[in-house]
Amino acid sequence: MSTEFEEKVYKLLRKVPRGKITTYAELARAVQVSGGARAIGNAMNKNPYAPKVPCHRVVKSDGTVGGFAHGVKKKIEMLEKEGVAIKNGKIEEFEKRLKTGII
DNA sequence: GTCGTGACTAGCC
DNA sequence: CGGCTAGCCACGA
Repeated sequence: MSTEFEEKVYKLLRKVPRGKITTYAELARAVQVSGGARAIGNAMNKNPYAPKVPCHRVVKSDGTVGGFAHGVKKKIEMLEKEGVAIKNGKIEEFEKRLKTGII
């Protein structure tokens, strides 16, 4: 158990289906902390719900993969495995795969 | 109670 | 396209 804030983030993130992705900004908005995208990253970095929370499905608002605790490379591999194409560290059809409505 | 850090964002050059 | 700056939030020391 962590803070409510993190709990909220993980809960929302679990709503993201396989093959889709979301952004830090979008999650920040979901938890009602506009501009707190960094806080989201912090929560992901801790990620106490490692296998339960698909933290690799969270990308930056510009379509780049962003970062990953186990290495960006791993993140990309996971996403590609789920059907998300990535080109040069960027999500292909980013807006199309973006999962909205988690709010 | 204050400071520093980070898987971010948007704007400017 | 690439790099830099300033602003934002939550957490730990």
